[in-house]
Parts: sequence; structure tokens; C-alpha cells
Amino acid sequence: MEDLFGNNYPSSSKNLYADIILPVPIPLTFTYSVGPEIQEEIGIGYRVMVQFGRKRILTGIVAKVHQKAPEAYKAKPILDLLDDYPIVNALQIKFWGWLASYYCCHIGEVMNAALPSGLKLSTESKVQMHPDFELENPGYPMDERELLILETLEKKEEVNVDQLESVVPAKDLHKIIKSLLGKKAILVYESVKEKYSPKVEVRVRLAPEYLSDSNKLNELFEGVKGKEKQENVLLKFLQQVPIFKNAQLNEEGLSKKILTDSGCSPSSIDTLVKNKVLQSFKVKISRFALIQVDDKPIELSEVQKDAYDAVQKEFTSKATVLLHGITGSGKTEIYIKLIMEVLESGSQVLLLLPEIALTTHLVARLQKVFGDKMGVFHSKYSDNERVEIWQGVLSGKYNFIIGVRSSLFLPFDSLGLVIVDEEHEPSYKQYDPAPRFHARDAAIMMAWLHQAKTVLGTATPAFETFYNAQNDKYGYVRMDKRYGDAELPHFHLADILKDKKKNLLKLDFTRLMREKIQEALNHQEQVLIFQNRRGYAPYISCDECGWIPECEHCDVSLTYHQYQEELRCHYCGFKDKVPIKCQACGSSKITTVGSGTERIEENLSLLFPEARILRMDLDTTRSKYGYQKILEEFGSGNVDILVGTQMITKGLDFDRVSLVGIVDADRILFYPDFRSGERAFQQITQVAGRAGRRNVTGNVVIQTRRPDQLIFKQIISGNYNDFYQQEMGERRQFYYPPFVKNIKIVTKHKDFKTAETAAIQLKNLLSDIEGRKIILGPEKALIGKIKNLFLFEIWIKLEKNANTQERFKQEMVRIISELQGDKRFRSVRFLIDVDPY
DNA sequence: AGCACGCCGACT
DNA sequence: GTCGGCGTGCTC
Repeated sequence: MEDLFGNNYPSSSKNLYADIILPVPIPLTFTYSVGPEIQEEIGIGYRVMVQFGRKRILTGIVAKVHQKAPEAYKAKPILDLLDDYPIVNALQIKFWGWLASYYCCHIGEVMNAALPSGLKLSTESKVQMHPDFELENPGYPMDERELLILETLEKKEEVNVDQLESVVPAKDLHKIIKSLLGKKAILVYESVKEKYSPKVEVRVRLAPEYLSDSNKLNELFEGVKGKEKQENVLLKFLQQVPIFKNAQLNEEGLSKKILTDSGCSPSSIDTLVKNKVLQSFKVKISRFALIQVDDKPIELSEVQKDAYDAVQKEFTSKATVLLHGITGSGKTEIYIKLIMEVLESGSQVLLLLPEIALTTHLVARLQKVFGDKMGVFHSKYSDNERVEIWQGVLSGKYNFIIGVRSSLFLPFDSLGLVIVDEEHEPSYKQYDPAPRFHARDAAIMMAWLHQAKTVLGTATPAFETFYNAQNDKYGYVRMDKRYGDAELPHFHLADILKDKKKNLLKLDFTRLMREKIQEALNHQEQVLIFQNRRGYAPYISCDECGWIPECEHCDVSLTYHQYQEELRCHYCGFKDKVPIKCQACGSSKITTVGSGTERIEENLSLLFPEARILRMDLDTTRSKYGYQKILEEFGSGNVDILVGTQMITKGLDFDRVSLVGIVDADRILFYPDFRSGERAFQQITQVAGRAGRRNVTGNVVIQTRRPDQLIFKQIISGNYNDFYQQEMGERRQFYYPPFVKNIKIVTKHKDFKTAETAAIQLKNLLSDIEGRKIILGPEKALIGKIKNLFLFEIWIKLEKNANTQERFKQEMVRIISELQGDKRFRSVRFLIDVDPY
């Protein structure tokens, strides 16, 4: 409505408030008042700028709009509305709330994890001289440094705080600015700047008048006759953009870069633009190259078709289906078929993959099928790229996202299907920072919010998942035939101790392993060697007294890195020189103990000097494309042996691998954790799955000191169910998940005693909470000190009852915040990990 | 978390 | 005397 003076007021101005989620670790939303200018627009999911505390200006997300004025305080006003449309939808806000409550963290922490930092805003403090202030007549005495700043400000309109650091030392700057503020000599204000800058391309097109009138075009060519450069530009343009065939094409234009790349000079293009022959314009472009779509229909085999039908059938009664298909059974095709179906119905699809699987051929394969409708969300991408994917989901450009854990936070509004591939992967659980969520479980929740379906795919289901399938909570589809009927590999157990006694163990390799490798090499077949430990040697030790160098800040031994000739702590990055003498007894007999991938690689080159060997671990794949390079190299057949960590279990699908060797199975098996058996089964089965080809049976050699272990029999027979049954017996007996719900609490403090006391106190308080439970500890954590902070752990086992769990968590959070109020424990950090891994 | 306020020790 | 250490309290 317009008043007499032409001012515009919202028709129904009222007292409106908004609850804002702010990126701070406080378990609340904050109520701000909504000014009349933005009352019409504001809504859930919009970004706003607010002042928080005395100094800070933050970006927040509107969680709720209402008219209830807060009673205890006066709400501050929202400073600014940042968007024309909500950047986060209501389902996401619900999802955030669920994560915060289920995983016992603050909603601000969820917000921090969810939004790419390009969508949070950067506040840059700017300084300017106070309009009423006169340097000649200051009104207050000014010291020298204050005058320096004022002089700088007089020269320029506005200055960034950090620019003043050149005038006055940074550490004093704050004080001086504060003092100047007090003297009303300057103003400090925040200017908000979007960090996100879309990538733009400059394009040119022909001015429209030439399009409709062919005479004009002829005239044009007459006109440029003799002006060779310009003529060239026009010809190249028409060659690239055949406007005679399709006039529409002119609208899209042609990238200026294409013209300059084909030999046109930029200046001649500019001249044509200046003469209004060409028009120059800018378009936002995606950072991802378009890939040709392969429109061949995918063909499912009989087995795949059956499995696909079975999944669909399960979906009629269950929202979540476990697709239990052994390695090489062809789950990917089933995914593709399911995805296509959902996309055609107009819904969105999310495919989650573990980090390391995201650089493999699976992505390329899917990209071939889905082209640029598919967005890839990777953790190695820059923030700009993440924002682009975010906007792409928002605008509907991407209906299908394939990505890591954090792609769960993208602004989907109509998911129809979520697929969690390699569902058993422990890396789906986030530990640091909060929210400590499991992507598989969160995905199921997310799907539920959208009334969508979930497929959990794996060759070796997590016990929790299989348990749910057994109890009819999830649907279950099994595929136990390898694609193309490839045979399962032969397993061999090699006894490390026996060989050692007979002096047959050479450089970590048993005779059997060496023979099998030689055999494969003779047949020109490829070999994978698995060692789940990177670096050269895990530690060094004194032969005389057993002394082992340890980190000064952490409770771990230092790892020996041969390449840099140094000892390094994998927890805090501490580095030390390699000692020449034992610091305990003075002996100079210091040797390396154990083997990492680096040493295995070296050993192999000594044992098989003629073989071409490559190593794949965190150290050799650190660069953006390091991983792909190694895979390509191996795939090309120029490599005989690939040594690597977990990584080699993912995405390798090479026809020429006939042997898989596991250097030290015990390392996987005897990890002090109730899941070690499950994990060993998964890992060994996964690596073993890489062995074998269409018509030659593969071999798997497992080196161990305990070949009698039952688990090996079960792995070898591939009998997941037997293994599951037996392990579950133990889990039931000793109260482990899935029979109980686990919560781990870690106390962290620089003082050992304080960390311990806090944990003891907490345990006592927790014991009084109602409900059936077992509380273990506190115990010093496996690694008792990291970065000079001591760690204590409490493990809670709760009965399987949603109400008990809910109540327990609520009480627990209350107790912890009370405990933090105690001045002894003020600086103790309490980390809550629900469903720890 | 981050930031201010306030209360103590060791310096020009 | 003040600079700066960090313990304490609060943020709509």
C-alpha cells in the first residue's frame, strides 16, 4: 500500500519473530524480530544476517516464524534477509533437528556440517572515519598510533581492518580501534560479501538484425572485405554456429574462448562487438564438463532381473531393502535400472558411496548413463563446486546426486530413492567433528522424511543391517552368483610361524605366498598385495632393551618414515629425528619393526626383481588424480604387482588379477573391538573378491600366525550366514549391538586426573538414570593421550527400547551440561558418540 | 565457540 | 602504575 508520500508499507505490519539457527555450539535456536520490510518474504529456510552478542555478525537459517514475543529478553532485529528464496527446505530443517537430537549434538553444529562454507557468509569488518569527526579538532587527545590510523582513514573512504595491520602492529590494532571507537572518531561496520562466485564464460552472438535480413548479412560481409581479421572471425563464428540451419543457435552464442583458440584475435572480436555486429554476453557455466550420454538401454541378466523384481516386490511392503550381492554379482546394473525408474517418475535420487569408491569407474559408468543430469558431490571438490551442486539441486538441474556422506545435506525436496552402496563401510560413520552421524542410518531417516525408498547394497552386510533384514524390518534380496558365472577364488592359508621356524619366511613372505606370486608372474597375470598399514615401519625399537620412541604429545609410538628419514606421529603430526642410539640404554642396535606398504613394496622388489611394482595408499594418492592415475596404470597392464591398503579393495575390477595376497590377516583380526571379527570378514572377503577372471579361477593367499581360527573357515567357504550366526551368539551373550544400543562418551582434558574425575563423576550420575543399562568404565582410551589431552571413555549399553533410549539421552545431555557448570570441569570436553564405530 | 569482563602477576 | 595471563559468564 502506498501512502500520501509514495512510501510503501506492508499491508499488515505486525510483530513478527523468527527462530534462527546459528552456527554456534549452543543447544538452542535464537529468537530475533522481523522488521516490516522483510515480513512478507521471510520464511523457513531463508538465510539472514543477525548480530549475535556484542560484536559478532553471523549468518543464520530461519527455522520458524511466529508471533510470540520472547518474555525474558527483547529480541534483536534481523539485520538482513539474504535470499529471494529459501536455501534450505523444511524437510532439511526437520532432518537437522533429528540429527541433533539422535546424535546428541547442537543444531548449529549440524548447520555447520550441512552448509558449504560458500553459503555461509564472510563478515569483513570495515572501518571509516566518523562523519562528525574532524582531525583538526579531535575533542579527545590522540596518541601517535591513533593518529596514524586516522590519517590513513582520511585518505580512503573505507578500509578493511586487516589493511590497517600495515600501519600498526596487528596485535595492538584491536585495542586502538576500540579506543578510537570510544572517542567517536571512527565507525566500524560489517559488510557482507558472498564468497561464492559462479564461473562465468564470455560469449558472443550475432546482433539479431542480421539474423532476420539476409541482405544485411551480405552487406556486412561487403563491409568487412579487406579487414581480414574481422572477416575471419565472422566466418569462424558462422562455421561453429550454423544460423542458417537453425537460427535458434545464435541465441546460445559461442564462447569467446573457442574463437580465440581457433586463431581469432581478441581485439578483432572486440571491434566487431564495438561496431554492434556481434553482441557480447556472459553466462554462468557449470564447472563440470558435459559428458556424452550413452543411450544404449542397459540389459539385465536373468539373475539381475530376478533380483531387480525382488527388490521392487520388497518395496511394496518395506521402505528399506538390503541388496546382499557378492562381489561381482552386478549390483550396479540394478542400481541403474532403479534410478532410471525413479527419475522418470519425476523424483530425485541420491546414491551414497564411501569416499574412496567415488573416484572409480563406477562414477564414470553412471555418468555415461545419466550425463549432466547427475551431480557428483566429492570431498575433494572446492567449496565453489559444492555450492554449484547445491544450487543445481535447488534449481532442479540435478535430479540425481552421487556423492559421499555429506551429500545427505543437499537440498532435496522430493527424493524417491536413496541408495547406500557398500553399506557396511565403517567410513560412513563420522567422528570428528560433530554431528557424529552414520550416513547409512541418517539416509534411512532422510528417506523416511521424503517417504522414499532405501536400498542398502553390499557383499558383506553390517551385522546391524543383516539383523534388521532377518527381523523383517528391512526387505532382503540375495544375489550369490558371480556375473558371467565366474568362479569363486581358491583360498590358501599360509602359516607365518611355521615358515619362520623352518626359516622359510623371507622378507615378510611365506613360501606359499612367494610361490603363488611367482606362478602368477609366470602366467603374466596381475597380483594384488594387501597390507593395511601405510608407511615403512610402524615403529622402531632397541634390540637390547626394547625401548620404542614415543610421541611427546600423544600416547602412541612414532611411525618410521623411510623416505623423509624421520619419525612421525600419525595423531598430531609431531616429527622427530631417527635416534642413532637408544635413549634408554645407549645401545646403537636400533631396528625397524613391522611392515607398512612402503616396506612391502621394497621387499617385493627384492624378491621379484623382474616384476613391475606399484604402491597405492594414502601417500601415493594424495593428489587430486593420484588415485585414478594408479588405477589406469594398473589397468593398462604395465604393472605386475599392486601393493596397497584398504584402497585396493574398492573399485578395482581388473580382468587380469589372478592372485590376491594378504600379508598379515592377524592385524585385521586381533583388533581390540567387538566388531573386529565382522570387520575382518568384510575386509578379507572384499579383497578376495578382486581375484579371479572370467575363465581362470583366482587365488587368495592369507598369511596368519593362527590358521586354526574358525573365522578363516567361514571366510573361505563364503558362508556369511554361519559366521553371522556364530558371532551374533557372542554379541547377544556379551551385550553388544545390535542387541543393545551403544553410546560412548569421551572426556578430554589437559590434566590426567581432571579428565578421569570428570568421567567417574559422569558415570555415577548416569547410573541413576532409569532404564535397563550397563555402563562400563571409565577407562583410559586406547590411545590415552592425543595432542596433550588425556582421554577417558565410558561405554553405555542401553536396552533396545526407543522410549528408554530417548529418555536416557535427554537425561544424559542434561547431566553433562550440569557437570560442565561445575567449575572443576569447566574446561573438560565431553564428546558424545551415539552408535560408535 | 568466541568474546568481554575482571581479577591477579611482572614488567617499562 | 599498566599489560596481558586466563578463569567466568553470556550470547536471542
